Amino acid sequence: MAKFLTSKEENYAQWYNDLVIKAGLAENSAVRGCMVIKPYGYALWEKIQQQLDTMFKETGHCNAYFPLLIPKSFFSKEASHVEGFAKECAVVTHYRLKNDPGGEGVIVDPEARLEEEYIIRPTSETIIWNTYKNWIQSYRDLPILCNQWANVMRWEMRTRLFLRTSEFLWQEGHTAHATREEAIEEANRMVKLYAEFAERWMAMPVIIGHKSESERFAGALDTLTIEALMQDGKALQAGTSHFLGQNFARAFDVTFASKEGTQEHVWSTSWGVSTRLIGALIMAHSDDHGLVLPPRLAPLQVVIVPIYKGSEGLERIRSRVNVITSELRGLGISVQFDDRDTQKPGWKFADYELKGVPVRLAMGERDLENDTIEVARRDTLAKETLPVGGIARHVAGLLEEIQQNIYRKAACFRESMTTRVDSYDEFKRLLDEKGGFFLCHWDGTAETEALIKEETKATIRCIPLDAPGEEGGCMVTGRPSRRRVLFARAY
RNA sequence: CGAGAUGUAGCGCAGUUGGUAGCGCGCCACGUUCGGGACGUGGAGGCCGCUGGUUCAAGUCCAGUCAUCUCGACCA
Repeated sequence: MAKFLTSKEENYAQWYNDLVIKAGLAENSAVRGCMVIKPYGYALWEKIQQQLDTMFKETGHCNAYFPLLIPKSFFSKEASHVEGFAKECAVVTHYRLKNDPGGEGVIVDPEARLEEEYIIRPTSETIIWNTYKNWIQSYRDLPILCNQWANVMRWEMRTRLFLRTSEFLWQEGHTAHATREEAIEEANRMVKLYAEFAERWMAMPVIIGHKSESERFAGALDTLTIEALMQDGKALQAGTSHFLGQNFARAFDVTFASKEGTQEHVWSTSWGVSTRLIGALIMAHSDDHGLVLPPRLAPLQVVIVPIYKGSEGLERIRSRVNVITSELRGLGISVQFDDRDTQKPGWKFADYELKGVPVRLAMGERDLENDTIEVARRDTLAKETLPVGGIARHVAGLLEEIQQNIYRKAACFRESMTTRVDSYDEFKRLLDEKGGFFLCHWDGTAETEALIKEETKATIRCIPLDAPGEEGGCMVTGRPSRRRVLFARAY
C-alpha cells in the first residue's frame, strides 16, 4: 500500500502540504517562498477566475492592467499605507547585468543603478491612484469600477503553499466614487459577492464582518472580510473589501468638480481575493483520500474509467461510453474518458480520488452485458451500479447533490465548532481543547484585543455584520458590550 | 528575523569510528495480469543542497551560505 498522506492528527500542516504536492496542484520552487502552480492547480484557479470575473462584470466592473513596478516615492504619499507594507517589499535597484570581469558568470553592473528604486507591487493602490488622477476631472467621470488580475509580491517571513507565498496571483478591484455612501455601498456589495462565491461555488460557508481597527488594511477606514473555518479548527481570511475613504484621493490629489461646482476628493474602495482561495478549498473539504472539489469549480467533473482486457474489449466499451460522454457534454458537464492503457483501473480510481474529481464512472465487461455502469461519488465514496439509460441526467443531479452535500458538511462542521463563551478562562481552555470559532463579548478596546492575542494567539476575526444586538460584559474586563464578536486562531 | 530540525536517485528514507553510493516505492524492458494503487525476472537512474576548510582520503568533521519544515516574531 502506497503512502499518500500522513495522518491529520499528527500534523495538519504537513498533511496539507503533502496533499497540495501529491494532488498535483503546486510544488515548492527554487525561489524563496514562491511556488510553482502546476497545470491541475492552475486549471482550478482558472475556474475560480472565470466565475469571479463573470460576477464582477454582472455588477458593472471591468478589467484593466497596471504596471508591476511602482516608483518608491509613490509609497511615501500615504503614510499609514507605507507603514503596513514597507517592511516586506522586494526592491528593484539596477537595470543591467554584465559579465563578471574577474571571473565567470554575470554580476549586477554597479553603474546601472536606478536613480529611484522601483518596488515590486505588494498591492497596487498607489500606482492606480496615481493613474486615476488623470482619469478624473468631473463627477461625470465617476464612478470608476476597475479590477486587475495580477501577481503581487510580499517578502513574507514565513510561507506556505497557496496560503501565504511570496509571490501570489490575485484580483484587486479599485473603485472611485463621488460620495461616501456610494463607496461604502460598493465595499459592502463586493464583500457580499465574495461571500456568495465562497458559499455557492466553493461550498464553503463564511462569516462576513468588519475587521477591528488593529486588523484593518493599511490606509483603510473600514475593512470587511469573509472568514472561513478550516478542518483543523483554525480560521482563514478568504477575502477582503476595504472602504478607503478619501485617504488615497488626498494622498494622490485626486479631485473632481461636483454638480454644484465645488472641487471634492473622490471616495474609494479596494477589494481582493487570491490563490489563497485554493488553499481554503483544500483545507475546508479534503479528507485522507485526497482533495474533495466542489463540482462547480472542479476542473474535471466526471471521469470515466474502462475496465477491460485487450484492445477489442476497450473498443466495445469505448463505443458505449462515447454516447454517454456526448450526452454529458450536452448537459454542460466536463468529462474525460481515461482510456490510457498505461495505468490500471485501481490506480486510476485512487488517483482521481486524490485529485478530487467529483464523480467517477466505471464500465467493464459485466456492465456491457447488463447494460449498466458504476457510479462513484467522491464526497461520500459511495458506489452504485445503475442502468446506462438516463445516466447523464442522473450524473447532472448527482453533481448538484454533491455540491450541496459538501456545503452542508462544512456548514455542520462550522456549526459544531462555533462556541459562545462568556468566561475568559473557559475561552482559553476551549481554544486549546476544541479550537474553532468563538463568539464572545469584547469591550471594543485595542488594549483588550492585544492582551487576548498576546495570551492566547487568538485574534478577532471580525465583528459579524449580522451579529444580533446582545447586552453583555467583556469576557476579560467585564466592561459593557453590545454584541458578540468572532474570535479564533488563524492562518 | 530568533530557536530547533532537515537537505543523499523522481518520491520516501538508511548510510556505523572519515576508507568502492545503498534500500523501498516509482521509472524502463519482457512475461503473466487488469471490477480498488498487481506479480515475477532483468535493467537504467547520483555534483550526497551549494561554497570553502581540515585530511593521504569527506555523504560523514569544521565554517559559511541557500532552501524547506516546526515553533515564535511578522502578516490587508
